[in-house]
Amino acid sequence: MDKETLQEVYGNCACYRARAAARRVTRDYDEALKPLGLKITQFTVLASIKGLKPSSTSKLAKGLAMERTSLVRTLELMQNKGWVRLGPEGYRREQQMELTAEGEALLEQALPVWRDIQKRFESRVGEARWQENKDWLLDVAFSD
Amino acid sequence: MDKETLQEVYGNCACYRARAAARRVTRDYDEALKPLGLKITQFTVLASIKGLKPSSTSKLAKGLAMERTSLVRTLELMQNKGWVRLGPEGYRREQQMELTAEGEALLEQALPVWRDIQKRFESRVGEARWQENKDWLLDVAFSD
DNA sequence: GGTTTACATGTGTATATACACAATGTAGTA
DNA sequence: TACTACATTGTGTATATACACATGTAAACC
Repeated sequence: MDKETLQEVYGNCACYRARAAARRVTRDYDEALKPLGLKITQFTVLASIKGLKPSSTSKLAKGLAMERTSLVRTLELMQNKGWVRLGPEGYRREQQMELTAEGEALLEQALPVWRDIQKRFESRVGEARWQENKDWLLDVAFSD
Repeated sequence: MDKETLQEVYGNCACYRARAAARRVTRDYDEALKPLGLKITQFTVLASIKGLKPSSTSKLAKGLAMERTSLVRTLELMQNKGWVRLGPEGYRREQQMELTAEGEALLEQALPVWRDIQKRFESRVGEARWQENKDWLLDVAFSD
């Protein structure tokens, strides 16, 4: 195996690059949210439940491009912390979910923190570049 | 909290988008590598050790934009599988690492699989778009 | 009415990620 | 020599991710 071959791999791998970027951004956002005892993944779920009012965990998972079972584990945590409440089973065992008062309050607190770190991110990588590329990231996540 | 506010969050959050993209790409690459019993994260580490010959796990972690302790856990797994060997401690406890014969053989086997899934990824998201954006992902990961 | 099909959920297991903290090794310095 | 500063490593803990498998519910079809 020659050098060029290896260069080809770690100089191009889309998965490595996507993961490295996600790791870095996650560290930055988590650090900003730390004073609230909240992680960015949980913040995303909080905002999605509030905004989307999903009728099942399966649908929420699809909307977030997450594996359903991954989302379930996060929801468990958030229930234990008292931020989220799951409704009774409905059509085909569907379960709606909603934020508790504590969950709503936490989301309110977290919003300005999120705005700040998001702004810092956009400055760091270039606002124009971000506007050009943000939808492409969703393409990467969702396109067939 | 009004709808526009929530739209602002889940319609813009850089961390959500980066993570969603990374999750999707990881699922695709892992599925392709599954017949080899190898995951894309491990493949990346295999190729990096072979190509970079890092003089310490700390330096390898920096090079991959990973938290050092995250890399350590992956290296443990790879040692247990017999793909990687750690050298003796050197200057300030630095440890070099290298692939075993099994590790090298596995990397050889995995290369064509990686090429195939990488090609499929580039087709899916557009090769031109990928060429335009691939370096930006590294910027996101590494820039100050 | 029973079977098939599709959708929803939950659990066991493995891996990935990273913070907090502790321990070890080396160089410089008082 | 003792102390300080710094670099490297390892471990405990928590969370994130997802595959494999099992179970529950309802509609469609025979």
